[in-house]
Amino acid sequence: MQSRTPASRTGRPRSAAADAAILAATREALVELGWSKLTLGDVASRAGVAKTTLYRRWAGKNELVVDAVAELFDELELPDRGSLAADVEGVVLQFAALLSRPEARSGLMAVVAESTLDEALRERIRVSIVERQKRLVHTGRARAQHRGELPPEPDPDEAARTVGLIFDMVAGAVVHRTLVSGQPVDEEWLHGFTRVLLSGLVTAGTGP
Amino acid sequence: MQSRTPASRTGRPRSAAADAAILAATREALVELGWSKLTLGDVASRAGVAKTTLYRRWAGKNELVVDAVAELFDELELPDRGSLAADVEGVVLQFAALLSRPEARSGLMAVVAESTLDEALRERIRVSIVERQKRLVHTGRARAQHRGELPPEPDPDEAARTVGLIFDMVAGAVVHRTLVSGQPVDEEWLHGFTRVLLSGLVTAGTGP
DNA sequence: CGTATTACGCTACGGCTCGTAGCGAAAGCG
DNA sequence: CGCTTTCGCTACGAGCCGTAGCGTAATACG
Repeated sequence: MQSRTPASRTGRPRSAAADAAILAATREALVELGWSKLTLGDVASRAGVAKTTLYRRWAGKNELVVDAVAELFDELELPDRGSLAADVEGVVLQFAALLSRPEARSGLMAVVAESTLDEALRERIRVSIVERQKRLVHTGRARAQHRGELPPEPDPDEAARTVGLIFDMVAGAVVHRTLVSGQPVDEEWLHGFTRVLLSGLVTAGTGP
Repeated sequence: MQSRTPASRTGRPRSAAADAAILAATREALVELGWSKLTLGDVASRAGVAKTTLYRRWAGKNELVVDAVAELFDELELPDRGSLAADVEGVVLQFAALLSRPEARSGLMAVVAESTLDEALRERIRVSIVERQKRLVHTGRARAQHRGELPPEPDPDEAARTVGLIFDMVAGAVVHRTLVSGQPVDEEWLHGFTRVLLSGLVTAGTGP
């Protein structure tokens, strides 16, 4: 999180409950107010803490929202559904469900927008959110290779690049569908996406 | 744009030059300040107009930035490069170049974030930005079908769905790569993406 | 148990931005 | 030349920001 505990052994410790209350209040405020109308004073009163307490832990709105949103991504899992196609559909559905929540929608896009002029914030997003999701792609890919559905990749650099590519294609498509195009990830879109991702545009005319 | 000219024939007409100056000043302020620190008073003084003039034309920051960003997408074109793969790479490169500009990065993501709680803004984005880009997918797809690279699709509904799917996959991947993952669309990524999009994950191991 | 140290809640403050109102001047239209 | 609308300017109350200062609460240490 935000707390750096390098050398502070003595004194009153920071309340962990306050941390949780503040992050929950931030998500609640994101749902009701959105990013631009969210004020730190409002978050503080929702959480039942003083505004100064909030400023002691986070530098500003950006950092606070990144942490509040990052917690949401801990819920993502990748159960083994038996095939690559089923695994892809599973993770897409989970990600789409996550992005259907207003706190994720407005929070995620807002901090990404802010990160364009803030290198530290971009790094914070990369560590807290991006890398946290990539592990799903890693395990799914490893499973598919173990099943023989995907060829093994001996070169670790090439493997990392491929994982990044797949991650951007899957997460990017879902994000763009739900947030930019503003349409739901229904079953029809889900199957179409999986078919194109696995078989490609050329070979996937109208499907099986 | 924002101007509704249903019935106003008499009186002093609005300055078209002021419109252009305001939108240009908005993009300039987006580059230097980003979304959150951009103030309408600053935009007004950059554009050389009074703040009140700005408020007479746009309801607020959101609507202004949507219009300012939408103009950027007019630059996108789709020259015929002879093959589907080349056309895809061409449009991806153009889109990536657009997203490398700070005014597009911060502006686009910010208004998308704001649109999660604002239905009117979402519709404005859909009309001004999303549909404006889909035409590229339409023409590219029609070209590929004419070349025989893609099978024809007689059902117009199914064709529209496919265009939407491809659009979300292409634009989404580029957006996610550049803004969320925060890495450049270099030649290696470009070729990998095109290969997976056209041939699929399964058939595209490490191929040519 | 007492003391040092840190976190906490509260209040108050200057500074900035917002969005609007009111005014006189300017610019087209008939 | 009048009518109408836009324009630039100034001013205003309201709200939020981020910080300072203070007294109090909670823990670690001796």
